[in-house]
Amino acid sequence: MSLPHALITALLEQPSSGSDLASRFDRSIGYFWHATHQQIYRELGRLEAAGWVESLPPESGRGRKKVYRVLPAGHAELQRWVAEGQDPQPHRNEFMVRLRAEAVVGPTALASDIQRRLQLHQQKLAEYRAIEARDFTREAPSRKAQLQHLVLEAGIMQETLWIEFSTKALAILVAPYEMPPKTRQA
Amino acid sequence: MSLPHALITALLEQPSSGSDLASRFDRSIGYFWHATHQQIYRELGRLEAAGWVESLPPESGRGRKKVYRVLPAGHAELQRWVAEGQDPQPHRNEFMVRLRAEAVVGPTALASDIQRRLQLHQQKLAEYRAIEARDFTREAPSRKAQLQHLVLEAGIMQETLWIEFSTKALAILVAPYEMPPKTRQA
DNA sequence: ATCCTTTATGCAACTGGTTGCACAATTCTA
DNA sequence: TAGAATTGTGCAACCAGTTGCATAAAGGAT
Repeated sequence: MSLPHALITALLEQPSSGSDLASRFDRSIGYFWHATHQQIYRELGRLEAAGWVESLPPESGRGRKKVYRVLPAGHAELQRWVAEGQDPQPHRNEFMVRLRAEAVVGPTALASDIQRRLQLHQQKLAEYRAIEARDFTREAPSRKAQLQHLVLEAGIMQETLWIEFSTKALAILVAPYEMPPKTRQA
Repeated sequence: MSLPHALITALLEQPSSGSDLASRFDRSIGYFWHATHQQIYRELGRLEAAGWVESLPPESGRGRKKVYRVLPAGHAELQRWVAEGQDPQPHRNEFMVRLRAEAVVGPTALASDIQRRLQLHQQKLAEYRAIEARDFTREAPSRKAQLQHLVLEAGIMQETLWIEFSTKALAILVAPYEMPPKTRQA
């Protein structure tokens, strides 16, 4: 589970309130780790209880921004966690299950759905490329910038893959349905 | 959530017991949807309660295989589910969080971990290619076979992507660490 | 015959993530 | 200035997935 460490990372880059984090999560780290504001608030509470972050108390009582900042213990914990090795997690992909199911329950209107998904992936790819053009064009980037760029590149590669894959899938699904060979040749 | 539908698909292809399904899941569907035997037994119970599958009762009492078979209602439900559109789910990838963290807490021994992961991905890719060579070499495959092949191809593309990505990551991580430019030029 | 391992099944507790709701303060608008 | 929408915070309930343990039968090994 990486949410706490993703939050510490984000807070190291920039001390923030819960809602700040929620919106920043939809960019950068959020390419690969989505979290709702609920998860974020709950986790911030835990991080504070664990002594990994502290909150600068808000001016007035309720409904006011509460800014969190990483404590040394949190920084140490993040370093420990980064060094700890881990095997690649098996990725769940519901769409593949759907494809396998469609192979069994026969031709359905799945193609139009893939068409729509293809567009979403193209949009996302364009968005990533725009960010890349804006933020990562320096000649000799720092190690930190190189790594951040690398994460964005993973997103680009991923979207490219799904575009290529959707195209392949469409080619099969829109092909006019023919009876299997042994029926056809009768 | 796709487990119930993944199970119905598997049972349509071949009526099976819980343990059969558990082992079959580690192949085919399991490339993209892993499930433990616990999940499978629990879900089979639910599917039966919902009237989507039935179990042929085992010969003797307990500890004996209980084979499940899909009922018409289950087949209909699977068709309904396949047709129902869905947006691509955001994929969680803990490793990207780790990379971003390493960008912030500075050089660690992450490279050796990536080296290891790279090998695992290469193994997996070889395994997929072997399956492909064994099961998908027909000249004019049926629609069903084409779709099943497609799912396997997705796995191949995915592994290829991570191999390429890991290689890029290593190039950055093993580069001798230099101070950022403004410090260097002093 | 008795013990040990393997296969097949299952319960119970826990954890991470999601959903639905709520409430306080601020800002915008009629 | 009163009411509406927006922003920031949070609780509680729920659901999916994981982990640890338990039990029952079958098949070998000694």
